[in-house]
Amino acid sequence: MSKRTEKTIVDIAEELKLSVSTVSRALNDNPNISARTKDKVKKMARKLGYRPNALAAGLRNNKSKTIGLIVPRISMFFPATISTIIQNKLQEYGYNLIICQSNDSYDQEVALVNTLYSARVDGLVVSTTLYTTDFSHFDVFKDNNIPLIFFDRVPKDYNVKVIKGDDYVGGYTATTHLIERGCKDIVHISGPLTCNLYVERVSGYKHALQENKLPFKKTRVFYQELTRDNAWQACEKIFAQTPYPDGIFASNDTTAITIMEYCRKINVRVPEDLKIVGYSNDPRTEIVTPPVTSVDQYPAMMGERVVAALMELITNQASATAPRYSQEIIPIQLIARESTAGTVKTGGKKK
Amino acid sequence: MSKRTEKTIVDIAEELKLSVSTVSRALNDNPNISARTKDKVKKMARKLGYRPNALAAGLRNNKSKTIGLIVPRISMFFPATISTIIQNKLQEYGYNLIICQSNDSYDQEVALVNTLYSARVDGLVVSTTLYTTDFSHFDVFKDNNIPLIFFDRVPKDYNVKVIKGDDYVGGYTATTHLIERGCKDIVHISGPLTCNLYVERVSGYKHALQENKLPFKKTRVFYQELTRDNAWQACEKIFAQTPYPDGIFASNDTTAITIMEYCRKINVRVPEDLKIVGYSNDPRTEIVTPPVTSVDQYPAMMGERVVAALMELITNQASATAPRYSQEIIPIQLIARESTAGTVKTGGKKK
DNA sequence: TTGATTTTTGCAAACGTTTGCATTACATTA
DNA sequence: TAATGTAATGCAAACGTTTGCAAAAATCAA
Repeated sequence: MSKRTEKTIVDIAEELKLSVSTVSRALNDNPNISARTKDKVKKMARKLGYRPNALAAGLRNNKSKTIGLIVPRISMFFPATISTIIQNKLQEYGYNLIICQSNDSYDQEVALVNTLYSARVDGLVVSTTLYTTDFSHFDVFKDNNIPLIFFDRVPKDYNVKVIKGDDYVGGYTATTHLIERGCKDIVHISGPLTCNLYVERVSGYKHALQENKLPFKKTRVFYQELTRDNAWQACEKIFAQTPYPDGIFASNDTTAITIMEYCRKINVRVPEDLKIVGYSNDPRTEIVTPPVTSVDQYPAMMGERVVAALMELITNQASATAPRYSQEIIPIQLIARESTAGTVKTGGKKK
Repeated sequence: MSKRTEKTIVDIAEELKLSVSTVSRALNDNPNISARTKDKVKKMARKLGYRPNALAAGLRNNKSKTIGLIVPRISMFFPATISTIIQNKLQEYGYNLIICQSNDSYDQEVALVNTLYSARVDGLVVSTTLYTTDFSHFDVFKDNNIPLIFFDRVPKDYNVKVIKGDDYVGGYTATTHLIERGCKDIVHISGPLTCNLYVERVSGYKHALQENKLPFKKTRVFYQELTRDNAWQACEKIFAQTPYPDGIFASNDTTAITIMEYCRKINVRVPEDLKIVGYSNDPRTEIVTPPVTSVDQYPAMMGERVVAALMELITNQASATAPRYSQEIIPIQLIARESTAGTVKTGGKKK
């Protein structure tokens, strides 16, 4: 309840008739402080209830032992999983993590970048907004040589450290899988093309079609934020007229699952009449009926790589030779489940 | 790339031949700085690429404009939703949020509390570990009169501001619902009793049984961490011998959903043979078949109340009269879905 | 005992702000 | 023009650390 309680190293010094510098060094286990003194100091610190002030230390050292993380939203499976990994991993290195969500708003992202810079984070990790195409708000970090890493949703044409999934291969693999299961008329529901990873998946989709001599039809591709509502609306368009598609490749699992619900409602059978592939391998894909085929992106691996790269950047911050940017690609894996089982009745023989 | 770039208010002052104090005040829109000067200062700040140093300001002001949040894990629906709300709401007030996860480890929780204190957060919001029964690590915050709020998983016998769900009523309502639907032999899968909210739900369960003259049997209650694996194992015990229960009240949705999967595997029909109620109203309850009845805890409301209470505490921090603690209870609502539809065949007539 | 090392400690500046108080500049009135 | 009041600015200390350098203390060798 007392007001002026905050003990500082000065208090410890006075109590022990030592200088503050000695106390500071003792607390930091500086090698040229005698073991006896260290002991005394630490005991007294405990006795007085001393709590280090990270702000003061940060100001002096010009480092905060804090990393900033900006993701679109932490309630989505993929960023949530990665955030968890990053946080737990960073803790091992003695770093704090400030997790922030941009809510897919460009303006919020800009604001967050600025406040995180003000907080003098020692590094920034970002998965951008769906709509971020101008990256100049990150320049502060680049210009001041503060470790900056993008993952998953990464910039195009902006030189920086990048760790991303293999989205082209993901799109290609998902589509090829549907084709192998006999699909001839495959709809693709993509995210907005302002986000480069969707561009890559679309191009994987396109390539797979070509390779199998299937036509690419503009009307069979939807570009939209991959929400439940949008998925439902897309379904209403898709199933408003015949012929129905026999396969759908959705660029996230929420969309895939919503499509399944719609199909149940209108009595389209999955996988018999329609096969569905999602993306991200959200655990929800396993609990719905039928379970949904999806593309695993190895979020744990990605998270670990992010932290590893971050630590590398922090360590080599001084050295001018160390490369500031590079691209690292995390593999994907298709997880086949019941939603793409069997072979479409109209389809040819299985390859 | 340059090394010594960081501009400070001193640089602005020199450039403009003003004193640092004037610059500081100008940037903070202090009323007794002329409009003309403010303008000049802000222009110059922009021109030089000045970025405020929150560490320095925080040190001087003894406030960081940052709030700490500790939750068991952000990948769970309930804490994730609340974290989102809290973060977005705090942003409106100009506060940063440091989201941390204890991973349900007491030791990690203690460590986090200490580092967050070191970071001199202006407030701390906590949902504790399943196993936190000693709360003395939070004393630092209480003793130094720093706003401290617990939500959902809150301490017992520790005087502090608390915002919790109505867990007693939740347990009572869920159980009563099952009884109304004709269940006579209801299993309850609870979390560990070290966490008080489960104690309350159990007592609600018990009360509902009593009220309906149904026996409370110890063998029908399981206390365990509510994970998928544990749920599966519990099922193996439950269905190892007859008679099977005709109702299960699970204290989270992961457990409820896993039970349903198990039932499908052993050909127990839900809801015909067995009715299931979960807890938290995780969106997953809607996408499984059949959809699972659950207890909504109004996470958005809870998040908003947390922030409101926090802001109140911060504002009244000085006033000695303002109450430091109190308990606020957020209502619950049962969302009936197909998993409890109809009436158990063996059961009496529906009320 | 002395001098030379080595180990341990202390001094004082610095990190970038904010703010109480003092001072200056300006405007107003008589 | 002088006196007065108000508006605008400046000085300097303070927030709690860390650290280069200097100084003191302890250890060792001769």
